[in-house]
Amino acid sequence: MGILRKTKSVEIVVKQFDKDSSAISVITLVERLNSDMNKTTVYRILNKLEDDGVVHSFLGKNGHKWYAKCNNCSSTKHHDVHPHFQCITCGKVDCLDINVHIPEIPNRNVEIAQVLLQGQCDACIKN
Amino acid sequence: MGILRKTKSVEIVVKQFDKDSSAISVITLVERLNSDMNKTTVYRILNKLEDDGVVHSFLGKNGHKWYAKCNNCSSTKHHDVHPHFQCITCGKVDCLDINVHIPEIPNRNVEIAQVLLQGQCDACIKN
DNA sequence: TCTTAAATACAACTAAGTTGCAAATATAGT
DNA sequence: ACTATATTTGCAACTTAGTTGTATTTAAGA
Repeated sequence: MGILRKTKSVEIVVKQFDKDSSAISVITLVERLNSDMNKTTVYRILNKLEDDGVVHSFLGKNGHKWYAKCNNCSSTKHHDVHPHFQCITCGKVDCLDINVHIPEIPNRNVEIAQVLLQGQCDACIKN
Repeated sequence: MGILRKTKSVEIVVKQFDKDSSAISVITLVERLNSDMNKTTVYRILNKLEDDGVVHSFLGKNGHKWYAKCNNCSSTKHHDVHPHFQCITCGKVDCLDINVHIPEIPNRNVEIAQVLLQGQCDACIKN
C-alpha cells in the first residue's frame, strides 16, 4: 500500500528528487529534512513512494539505503538492469543509463538483480 | 595487514569455509562460533582473511556482510565479475561461476563491481 | 462542519558493526 | 626451554541505521 494522502511531508520528500537527478541516501535525506519532519516519517514516506513506483531503492557501498527517482524503470523486466555508480571519492551516487545484461542462470530463477559499481566520477577524476 | 599468527581462532574460522562451499553471513558465523570466540574476534579475523585474499566479502540483500572463500578470484581484474546469488526463500547465498561483463562507462573509472542476484535456488524451486 | 481513517511525532527499541583497553598467547631470540 | 614482546583475544561499552508502538494530528469525503 502506497501513498493515499497528499501531505506536506510527502510533497517535501518528492521535491528532493525533482531538484536533484542523482540518488540520495536516506541518511542524507533524514539529516536534510530534520527541521521539516521526523526521521520515521522520512522512512515511511520513502517506503510508500517505492511501493507506488515513484522512486526505487538500492544499497550503497556500506549497505546503506539509497533512493532515486524512477525514470524509465521497468521493475518487471529483470534480466537487463541499470547499474548504480557510487564515487568512492565524493560519495555521489547515480543511476547509469545503460543496461547490464544478466545471463540466464541454470537451475535458478533470477527475480531481482542489483549492480553496484564503484570508482571515480568524472569530476573526481579531474581533481 | 592480514594474519600474522596461526591461532586456534583463525583455524576455526578458516575451517568454516572449507566444509561449506557456499557463502556465510557474518551474523551466522558469529552465532555459530559464539562458544568458540567473541564476535569481535570473528569480525577481526574475517577482515584480515580478506586482506590476505583468503576470502572475499560482499553485501547480501539486507546490506549485511557475507563472506565466501576465494577460488579463482582475481581481485585485480574488475571488469568481469562473478555475481552472488541469494535465494529469497531459503536465504542461502552462492558465488556463481559465471562472468557478468560490465561495459566501459564513459567519463567514469570503474574500480569495483558488485552483482547481487536474488531469486529462487534449485532446491526451493522444486519445493 | 463533522467524522474517521491515514499520517505524523516522539520515544524507546533492535541489532550489526566498531572501539578501547586489559589480559592472554604465539613466535623469535637467547 | 625460557624470556621478551608484539600480536591477538575477550569484554564491555558504544555507535548508528533502521523499526515499532502509541498517542496526537490532519487530510479529505460525507
